[in-house]
Amino acid sequence: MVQDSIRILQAQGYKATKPRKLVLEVLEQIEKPLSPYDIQGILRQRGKYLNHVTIYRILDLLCSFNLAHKVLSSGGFVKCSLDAVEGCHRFMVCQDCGAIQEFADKELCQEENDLARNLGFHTEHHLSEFSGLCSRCYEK
Amino acid sequence: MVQDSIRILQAQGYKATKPRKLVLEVLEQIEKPLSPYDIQGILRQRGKYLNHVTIYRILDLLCSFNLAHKVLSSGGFVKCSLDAVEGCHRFMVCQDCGAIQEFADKELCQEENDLARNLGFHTEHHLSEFSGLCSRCYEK
DNA sequence: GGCTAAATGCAACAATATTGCAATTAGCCT
DNA sequence: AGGCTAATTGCAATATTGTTGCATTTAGCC
Repeated sequence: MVQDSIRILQAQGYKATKPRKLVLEVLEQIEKPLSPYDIQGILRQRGKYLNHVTIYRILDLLCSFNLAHKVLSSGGFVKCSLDAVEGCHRFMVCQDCGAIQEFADKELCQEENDLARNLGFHTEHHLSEFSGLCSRCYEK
Repeated sequence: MVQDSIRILQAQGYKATKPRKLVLEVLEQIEKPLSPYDIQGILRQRGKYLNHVTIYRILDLLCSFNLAHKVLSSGGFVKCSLDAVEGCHRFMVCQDCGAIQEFADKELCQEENDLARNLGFHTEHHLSEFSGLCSRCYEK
């Protein structure tokens, strides 16, 4: 829910503004990675206007609290669908329909850390994105 | 070696041009992710000029044969340091010095595929990048 | 309703990336 | 070695993505 994210921001001293709600709404409704300009376009279709700079700033803010993530393989942003999980947030992006699914797995992170550690590397953060076919598109 | 990459390109019918060798040289000497414009700057310092479009095209070509990779967390390109391994190519990028190390692990890929499969997703490709500290920077 | 800090809009610009077409060059053939 | 031709590169223009400083507006508070 948009309201949940807004409350988290408020708890940190950030205001519950109309632009922030609009961006969160779009991210929540369209579960695919969206660029700031995509978001601007969708809002424009709905008769709303936000400056792209504003959208960039809102996405930065959301990402800084893990309320959204940037999906690097597509460059778009998605609303975070996990809360209070252990392990880094991973994404599965469908090549066909673009739909995105998020998950986390503590053990997998640990294994990755161990593997890296054996190569002398001390991991602090993982980036992990899978591309392939979601179940719906795989059926076809 | 630059020459090895060049031979692979030639085997595919691509020419062994001076610009291709120059880009490969830079990637091989500087083992950090470099943007096309970084590469252009380095070459300029050496008194060589390449148009940035040319560099983009060369990097695209190298990536299409896995002779180079784009590191998405930094947006730069690196020369591939593995050959004929099984499993996707993963990167460990040092937050301090920017140095990059590449590795692959077939079992890790398999585990990732299995995890995704349990969530209904059929993985075709992994993106996996770690950030943290290389051994040298960790000592400090 | 008015006040003030926070947030947004605006304008300009920087960085990154792509396209079409003209000029050049590598590899091949004498 | 010199010429031929397709492949490659350079150039110019443009698209896309992202950032900065400052004026204007607004949310949250009294």
